[in-house]
Amino acid sequence: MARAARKPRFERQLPEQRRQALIAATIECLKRYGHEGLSIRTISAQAGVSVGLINHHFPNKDELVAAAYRQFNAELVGGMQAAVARAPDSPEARMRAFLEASFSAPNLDADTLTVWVVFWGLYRHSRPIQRVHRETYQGYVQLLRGMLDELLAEEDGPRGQRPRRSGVDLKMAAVGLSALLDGLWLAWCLEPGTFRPAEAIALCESWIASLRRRG
Amino acid sequence: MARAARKPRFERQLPEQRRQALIAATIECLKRYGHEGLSIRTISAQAGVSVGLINHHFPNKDELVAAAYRQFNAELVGGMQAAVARAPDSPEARMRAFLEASFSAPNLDADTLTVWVVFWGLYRHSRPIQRVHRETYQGYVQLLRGMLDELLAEEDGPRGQRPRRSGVDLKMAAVGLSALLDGLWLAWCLEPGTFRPAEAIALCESWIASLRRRG
DNA sequence: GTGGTTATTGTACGATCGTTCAACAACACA
DNA sequence: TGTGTTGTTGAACGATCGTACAATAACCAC
Repeated sequence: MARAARKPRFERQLPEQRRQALIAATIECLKRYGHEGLSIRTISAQAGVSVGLINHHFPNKDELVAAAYRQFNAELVGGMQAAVARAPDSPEARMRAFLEASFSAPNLDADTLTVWVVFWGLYRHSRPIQRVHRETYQGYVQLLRGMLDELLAEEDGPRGQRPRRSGVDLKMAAVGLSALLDGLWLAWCLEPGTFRPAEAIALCESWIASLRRRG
Repeated sequence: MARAARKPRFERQLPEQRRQALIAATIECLKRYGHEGLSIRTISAQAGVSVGLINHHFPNKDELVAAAYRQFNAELVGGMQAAVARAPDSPEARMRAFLEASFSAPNLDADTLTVWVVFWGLYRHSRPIQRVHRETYQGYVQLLRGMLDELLAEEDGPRGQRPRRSGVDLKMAAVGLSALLDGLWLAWCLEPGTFRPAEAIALCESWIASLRRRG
């Protein structure tokens, strides 16, 4: 009898590949179902594996969620950094690229907000989430801070030898820009019809312009 | 034998009082434990009643949570409205009172953010939450919009007969102020040490000032 | 082929979830 | 003091949760 080409019931994968697939499934479940998507059974079904596999690749659910948080953050922040790196080599162009990346997909997306909110909700009571937050968020802060610095250094001449003026105002101006960014992003995700992304960018740029005038 | 003064095992209360107590317990649990505090047993323990009582006063858990959301919103928005009403009768003073209420307790509080985040997480998938959100949030929006209107009407003379100039910019300026408010509030709650509430108020007022210059 | 490694499966377990409901008791009123 | 109303209790139910673990089988090395 000719041997039937038996299809394997499952495919073994390298641990790193499987881990990535499970992390991707976790994020996908969060996008679709929010906090209720954070169950071992929902995630394993999304990944197309059995319930037991997750605990083979992750010590427990918290660590899987933290890994998903790291991946989610890294993708967004990495996308921003890449957009800035692709931009023409002037502080203005780099800042413009940053703003355009901030106010376009995948950043500007209701699903992204959904995922964010779930992680925020976990933040205060989950140590792994706090740890990942510290690891990744400072990358974003440094990116924004660095761009502001080089943008304002222009006022100080070729190499910024002179000390910066009015340090307090400058710090608060940066705080304000960051808040304006977050607030506009939040408002758009909650109610996309209210204004267009280009209008949000214009608001941020006019803030920066007033910043440079006073800088 | 002298009759011992038997203490009642529990006290009956009017349905409305008990409902309020259960709602208050729900909010308290959310402040303390976040999303994990949203369980019938946690809430009933916090309220000092048995598990069964909640379903006697509320048809199900979702309705209790929605009622808690309504109460939570009403308290915050009501506090803002009251602060504005207490202020001297000038648009500037009213706006200042609004900002001061925005950047002080109970609004400016990490626990408040915790509760907010949980409700946000429920928003997309819970009809009752969406309904309550529409009911209460527009009260806040109208308050802010009304104050901006009367503040900018001054530029147009005694009774604002003249049509407003540059409507698009004005709409976006209001959007920007709202975003700045929310973003600063969020940033302070997440990291209270970064700046002082008075500095946030100053940022908002300088935004309004630039708004009036261009208005 | 054969054997060994280990990724994968799926059942089982104890805990906790929201909800139900019959029994109880507090309080008002006759 | 007796009686009716109903706010309240607490056990019980089925569902679902995260995790553990023995059995299975895919795939590689030889």
